[in-house]
Amino acid sequence: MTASFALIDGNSFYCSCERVFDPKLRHRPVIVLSNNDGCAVSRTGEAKALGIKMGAPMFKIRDLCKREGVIVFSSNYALYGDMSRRMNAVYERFASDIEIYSIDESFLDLTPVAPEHREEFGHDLRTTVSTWTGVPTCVGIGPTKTLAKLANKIAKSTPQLRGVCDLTSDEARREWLPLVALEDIWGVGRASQAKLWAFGCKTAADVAALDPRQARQTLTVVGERIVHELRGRPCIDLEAVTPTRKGCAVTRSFAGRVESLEMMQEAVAAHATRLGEKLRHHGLATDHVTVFFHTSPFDSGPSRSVSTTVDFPEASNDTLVLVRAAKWGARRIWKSGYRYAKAGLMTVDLVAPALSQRALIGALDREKSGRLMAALDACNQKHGRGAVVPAAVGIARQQNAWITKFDMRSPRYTTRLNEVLVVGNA
DNA sequence: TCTGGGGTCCTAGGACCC
DNA sequence: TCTGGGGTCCTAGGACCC
Repeated sequence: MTASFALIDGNSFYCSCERVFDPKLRHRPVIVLSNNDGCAVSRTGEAKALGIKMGAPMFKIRDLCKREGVIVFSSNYALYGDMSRRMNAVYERFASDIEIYSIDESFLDLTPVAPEHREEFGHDLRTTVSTWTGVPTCVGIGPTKTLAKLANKIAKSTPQLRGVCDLTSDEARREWLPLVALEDIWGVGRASQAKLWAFGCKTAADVAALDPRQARQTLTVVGERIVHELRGRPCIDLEAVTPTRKGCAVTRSFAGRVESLEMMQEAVAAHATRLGEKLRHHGLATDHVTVFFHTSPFDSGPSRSVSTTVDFPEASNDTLVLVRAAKWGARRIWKSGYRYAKAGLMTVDLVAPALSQRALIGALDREKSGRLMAALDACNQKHGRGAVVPAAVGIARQQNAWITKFDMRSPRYTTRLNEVLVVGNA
């Protein structure tokens, strides 16, 4: 049986989630901002038509938004994550193997569906998702994941396809690939684009026609895979089971600038708290954490970028251990006289706590730590993230310069009882 | 005043070993 | 003038993704 994949994703996903809960947003230009209300990361068609580019900094488009009546939201990840889960629950009914590729994209294994029924399958799928969740989608179908992604791009930009593009047949690929620009190929970024251009490639059809060995020479194995995949020969499998993650990071820009060690330590302590939550949520631990902070490349003052790695005697995911390490690391690399714009914590080489090497001396009381962390997580789950934090995070100063901005966030309609929609008068 | 955050994979090159 | 030949492992950095 020849392999077949479908890629389904939400149209202007974050904006569409906002629209589900506020019909007044329909047919209006809407954008959703990145963390810290920095840049536009999701735009409806109406907003794109006004010339708002992906990643446009808010301070540069503020006037335009005001003038044109663009509705602006901060990111509401609790809402988008929950909508994403609902959409995937729908996909589960349509395919036995699915790969959740990102918050708004999933691959479905379409191999069992007969080729002549695949397009119809795509239409059924997006109609059901729209009816059950309210989110509009597009579906791309092809014999490889790269072609399914490509088909999805075509479906997005070609209204007469009504949201579904099927590149199963050779004829369909001969028709469409010459119309797809290099930048729309999955895995081809700016650098590869320039190299392909030098080879005379202008479209996906040109890339498919390249000699795979030549592609490997200039673009490594990644390039060779792309050529094969564009020709319909699968090199990238569906990953139905999510692989264990390899690293974990918590990094944030500050709403203002941080100029004191005390405030920097509060910021990294807050990041350490979040890192602990993430590690425990994934059932993982680490025996080191890298602390970094730097000034902004956009500021005119003196610039500085530093990092340090703090090792633990044994792997841990205890918030208190992480907070201590973060503060210690921050002090070690601290230097005054700079206006720091961003700080973060990163770890790699995550391990399952049970498998990790135990330290012989100075070992933590694991059972005690586990119970305390479980209680902490349960409490924050019930009362909202940040309800209980280590004292080092500095509750009294939480409104300070390092805090991240979310000034225009919509209610968390689906995950907070006190924020659900209320119909009629109270 | 204000420019996101969090991942993965690949390669080159150095350190080290026999 | 001559100055081995591989292996492996680790790290930093590039490229790309959403």
